[in-house]
Amino acid sequence: MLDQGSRRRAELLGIAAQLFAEHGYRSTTVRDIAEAAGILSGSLYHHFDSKESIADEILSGFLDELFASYTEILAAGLKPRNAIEAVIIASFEAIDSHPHGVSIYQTETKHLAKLSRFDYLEHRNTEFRKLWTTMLSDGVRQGAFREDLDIEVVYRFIRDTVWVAVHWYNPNGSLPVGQVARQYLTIVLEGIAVRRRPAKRGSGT
Amino acid sequence: MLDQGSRRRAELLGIAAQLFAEHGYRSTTVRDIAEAAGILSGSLYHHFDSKESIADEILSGFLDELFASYTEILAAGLKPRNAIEAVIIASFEAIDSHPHGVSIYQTETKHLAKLSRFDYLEHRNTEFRKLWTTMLSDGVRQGAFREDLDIEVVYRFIRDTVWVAVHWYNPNGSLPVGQVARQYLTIVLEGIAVRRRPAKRGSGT
Amino acid sequence: MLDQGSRRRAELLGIAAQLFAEHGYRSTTVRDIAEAAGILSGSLYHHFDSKESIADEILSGFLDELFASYTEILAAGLKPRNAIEAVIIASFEAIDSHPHGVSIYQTETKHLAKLSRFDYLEHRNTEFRKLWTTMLSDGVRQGAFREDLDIEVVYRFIRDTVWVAVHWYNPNGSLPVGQVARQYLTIVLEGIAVRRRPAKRGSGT
Amino acid sequence: MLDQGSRRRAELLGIAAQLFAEHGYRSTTVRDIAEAAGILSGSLYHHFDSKESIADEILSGFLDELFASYTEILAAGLKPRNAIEAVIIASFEAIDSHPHGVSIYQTETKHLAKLSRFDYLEHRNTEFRKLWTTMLSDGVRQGAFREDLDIEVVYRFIRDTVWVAVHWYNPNGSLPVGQVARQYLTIVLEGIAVRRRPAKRGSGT
DNA sequence: TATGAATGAGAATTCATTCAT
DNA sequence: AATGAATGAATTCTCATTCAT
Repeated sequence: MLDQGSRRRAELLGIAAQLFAEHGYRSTTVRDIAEAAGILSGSLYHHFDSKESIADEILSGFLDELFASYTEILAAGLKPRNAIEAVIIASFEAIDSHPHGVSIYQTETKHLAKLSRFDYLEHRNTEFRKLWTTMLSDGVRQGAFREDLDIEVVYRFIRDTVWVAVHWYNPNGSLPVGQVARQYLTIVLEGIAVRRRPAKRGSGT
Repeated sequence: MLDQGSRRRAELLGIAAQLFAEHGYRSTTVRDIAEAAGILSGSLYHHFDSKESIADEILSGFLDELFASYTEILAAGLKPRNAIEAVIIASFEAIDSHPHGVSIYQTETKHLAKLSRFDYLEHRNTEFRKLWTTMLSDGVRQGAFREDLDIEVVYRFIRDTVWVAVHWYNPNGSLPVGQVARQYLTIVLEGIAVRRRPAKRGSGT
Repeated sequence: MLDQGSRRRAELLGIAAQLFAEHGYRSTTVRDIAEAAGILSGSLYHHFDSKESIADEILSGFLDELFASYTEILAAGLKPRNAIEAVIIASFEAIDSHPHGVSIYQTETKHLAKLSRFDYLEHRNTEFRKLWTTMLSDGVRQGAFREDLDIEVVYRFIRDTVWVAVHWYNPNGSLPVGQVARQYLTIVLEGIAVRRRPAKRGSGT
Repeated sequence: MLDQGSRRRAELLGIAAQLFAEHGYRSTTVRDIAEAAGILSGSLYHHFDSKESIADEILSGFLDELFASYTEILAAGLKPRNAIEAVIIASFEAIDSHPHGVSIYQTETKHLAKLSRFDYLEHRNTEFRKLWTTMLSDGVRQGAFREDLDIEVVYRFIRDTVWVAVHWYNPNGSLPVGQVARQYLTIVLEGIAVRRRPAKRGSGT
């Protein structure tokens, strides 16, 4: 339940997020944002301290939501494979509901993280890494994942794989999120190759 | 064999590429490049027309090399699975030899492609797409890859997966390129899950 | 006896005076004043026309009071030395009761006097000059002050000396105004040097 | 001996100093400075980092020179009264040679000192205070100055008295610096009143 | 080739002021 | 009286680019 003021703020944040996502943080001018909102650039400063603080609110808001959903999943105590599926689906849902946030997170993190006000980006990265490496090594220990995996490589692989989808996943397109998430999961979990060796499994040509 | 002039040019391009990769094209000023090269910003203009033309040379040079190696592989007429392996290995080798080029390509394409002088970025994208969807559908047709794959999704998945590795692959690190490429291939081709008894799946032709 | 409205006005003027004195007229924003008063900047405009008119009221109010006390002293027809003592004491009392007014008067006069609405600053300066040069030359004529004085220089000396005390005189500090005024008078009238044998000087009428 | 570049810098610093002194630091825009120098405002940044750094160079340059001359005087080991005369004359000479520096120092110190890059202003103040209180108490101890002086008050009196002269001393005017300094010294050392008590000294009416 | 001074367009930001509610 | 959203002009600063030397 937002009052008038917060609603306007949220609206402006949405406009800014879209522009940042589409043209990049640096290439989007404060004027662009104001114009898109139908006001003058100076008026933006009635709502926000600075361009940086706009990006800050977008990113921290998005990440807070995302990690809240991760925390919920972890609390459910699922088995590794199910947990990974749930986390990936939650991530794709974030792509669906916050495509701009994801995009900004992906593209701008490297540069913004240099500023101390964005230190939380680094912290979130650390949390994310812990989350995944724990799930993966639990999975290996419990026999759900292949023993020969290099956990670190797989973690990076998944981390990048998931978020990069924002570049082409179209929220208004034909494929619903759930389905895209499923396909990603299938590739990551099962690979794209036909199973050759185990003849009795009915695989092969 | 380069003459004095070209050698200096190449050197400057290398310096610029590193800065573009590290801080982004927009955030890197002409002065930054000149300073890193030990000259004044005005002096850069004896070597290059503009900042854009520096980025242009870096990107087109990198892409020309990359696609030359792809073309060679295609000409060899390998079987789909082997071809895909070769193309992925070639891509990782590009990451190894031109990390800055890859990084710039990845981060700045979206932005630079708006300028007509960078139209070739779009063309290369199209080529890349054709290359992969052809290899993938050939592979499915020949029974090397699972029939239930969504070629488009897998193409995008691989495209993003490969290049994104530049963010964490460290050319001077412990893992040699070849090995990283192998691990990527293993995940993509075989998946990370332990093969379960897929009898009821009824997969295969 | 002030009604509600005027009391609020006076309160706001006091807040503004303090901020102008502490941070300067230009550096103090209308928002700063409003915030210090616990209202929003737009609301200040229900009380005052403009930022300028706030400064105007502060300065003219302070100067009116000050010159009223001068006029009273002049009307008393004191001897030069006593008159000067009285005027200086009155000035120090103004520093005590209106430290912010004095500070603003001192720091901002030069700048504000360019605006026609502040023409009275110039007029007051002229009055002040007349007051002092008259007292001083009367004093010299009547043998109270040394004959070799350059009236103009002494006038400026005193003018600056008196007001500049606002920078360090602390209204809440240990020294009461009266005492500070006395010490100033001692220095100005008697000097800091020990009286040497001035026989050869041949001073006096 | 300045090279081309430093000469231009010095020239620009002089222009800026004059404007800062005349209109105040805040009221002088970077554009004003540039215009007065016959260039565009952006071009100023070829020479200086920021408006602040211009003020910084003006102030620190002026203060370095001033304190160098003080240090020389102290090193001469003069008697208190002579030392004070020398220091005051040196100060008036600074007013003569750097009127803008003095004016900026006087008017802007309070505001600029809030910025950490101007911490040296505070340090200089401390040095100045030590210089004067030492000279004054030495003088009292050696019988050159009156015993009943409040050193602190006299120090402040002199400090303010000296610099405030910049407001009306006109370097191109009729009175040479030396003479103005002398008159100031006479007032401060001897006072303006005719000596009354010591009848044999021939003072009084 | 290189310097260094300058351009000029445009960036983010500030702030006194207005005004409908 | 007060709010809060907005204006619009001005301000500091940035930066790719030019050009005489």
